[in-house]
Amino acid sequence: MGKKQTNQVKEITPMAVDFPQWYTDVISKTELVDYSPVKGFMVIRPYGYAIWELIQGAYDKRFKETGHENMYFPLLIPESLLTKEAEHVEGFAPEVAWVTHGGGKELAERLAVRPTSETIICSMYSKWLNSYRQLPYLYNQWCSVVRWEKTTRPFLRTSEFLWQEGHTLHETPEEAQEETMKMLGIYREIAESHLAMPMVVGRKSDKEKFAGADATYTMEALMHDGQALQSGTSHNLGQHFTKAFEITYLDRNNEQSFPYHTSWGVSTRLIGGVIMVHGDDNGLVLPPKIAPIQVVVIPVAQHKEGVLDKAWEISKTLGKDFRVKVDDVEGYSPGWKFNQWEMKGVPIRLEIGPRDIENGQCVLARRDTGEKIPVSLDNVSQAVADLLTEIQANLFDKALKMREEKTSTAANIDEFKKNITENPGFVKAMWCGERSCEDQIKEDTGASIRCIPFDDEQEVLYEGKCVCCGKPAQKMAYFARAY
RNA sequence: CGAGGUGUAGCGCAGUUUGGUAGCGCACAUGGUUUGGGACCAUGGGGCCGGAGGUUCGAAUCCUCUCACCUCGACCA
Repeated sequence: MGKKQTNQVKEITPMAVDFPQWYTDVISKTELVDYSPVKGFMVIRPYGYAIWELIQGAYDKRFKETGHENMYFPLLIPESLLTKEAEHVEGFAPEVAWVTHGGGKELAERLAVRPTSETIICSMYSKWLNSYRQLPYLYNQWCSVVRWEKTTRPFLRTSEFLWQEGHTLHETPEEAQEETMKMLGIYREIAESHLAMPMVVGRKSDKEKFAGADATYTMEALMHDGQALQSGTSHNLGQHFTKAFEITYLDRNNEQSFPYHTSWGVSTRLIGGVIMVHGDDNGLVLPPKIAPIQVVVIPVAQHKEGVLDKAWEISKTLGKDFRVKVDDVEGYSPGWKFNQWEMKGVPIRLEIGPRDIENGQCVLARRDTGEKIPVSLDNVSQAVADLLTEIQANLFDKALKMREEKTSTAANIDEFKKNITENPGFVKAMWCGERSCEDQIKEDTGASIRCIPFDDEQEVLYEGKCVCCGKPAQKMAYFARAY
């Protein structure tokens, strides 16, 4: 049959046709996730979970290097605890799942499935903390939380998601602020070095901040469709919770004091970010540092003498330094395998066939560019190492370039609307700080304030006039439509 | 909560108007020929037609009731 060969993966809807459909196709066809019997809850399949473990490992290492220890708190929180901090309850109440029965009997007090653990952790901290000598408290937990969401999408917004939540206590507001910023920095560092996702960082507006925080800081990434994704947040909680939970200790002056409190989290949402930042019409493109398989070896004409042996030999050599898989499944053509592993985002495909063996070489194919490179078998480890480094860097550069192309500035609302429609992405604009302007912009454009950058990345645009009301504005903010 | 839609094999669907043996494509299994960008032939397994009740000699198909999911709106952030 004269079937036309294309480089297109058939099962995946092209991005330009329907981006949400592209996303759904990619995550299901690559077997990252599946839908569970309970609406809004997803099953993370082995390939997806392997990515999470690599992300988790990178962050966990940095948390420990900066003095944090892991712990674990219960899934269920008594209602009386959840309601102790007023702003917090108000923020989370609508999306809490409740346990009302246990052992067949109705409970005297209903129990919340944790939407986040500030309250139960603080209730325990109040028992444990007595003296300034015990501070700072630097603890973290890896767990899942439940927030009853109305509309869900795998990884981006699900009713249950996996995350980590750090909860620290400090003697002074300065130390708490320093911790808050330090963790935001670590979030950004790993996101950029491992996930190859360039981040914009800054403070959230009061409207967007965490329920019960003094200040919320965030890192935001830009997706292929021009929408922003809040990718990690770090909160300075001040004394809101420590006072509500009566966490007191004897300070250096022999007086009872309330410590200062931070919390910070990243979640499986990061995986959604990786997919939407790096992916293309052929499927996933995984950065080497978080790719469960970094090199897939495809034997060509594997029934022929010596081919499989050579494939396994190469795999054994590379396996010392990299995550390698040999796809020796019978009954599928090499072309089918090429497409399959491309769809799954494996950074390097290594082809080895009779012709190569004769020439003492193999072929490396890059997922990010499609380029095929013949490499001598003597030198394959070094070539793979170099290529993985190059791919990792290239993905970051490409993502940064995409973000820059999708970032514009606006002097007034009309220009803002025009930009966000014609070239969806970040809009940098001056903001007077008034909630009314923030609301107006959201109503007119669908965009919210993603963050207000720190001083070192602040700019004065258009003589410092607010993009909405035209009054003098102190700060420039990043606006975007968001997930 | 309102409007509309869909439930048939693991997935995607046809069949329902006009009641009459449960179908197709993909996937899966077996054998053979293939193997450098999604090969082909042959054979085979797989179904309480979302659930309950009714009409009928006979129901995936008609009627009633229910459940689930999807889209849009409302609500909510």
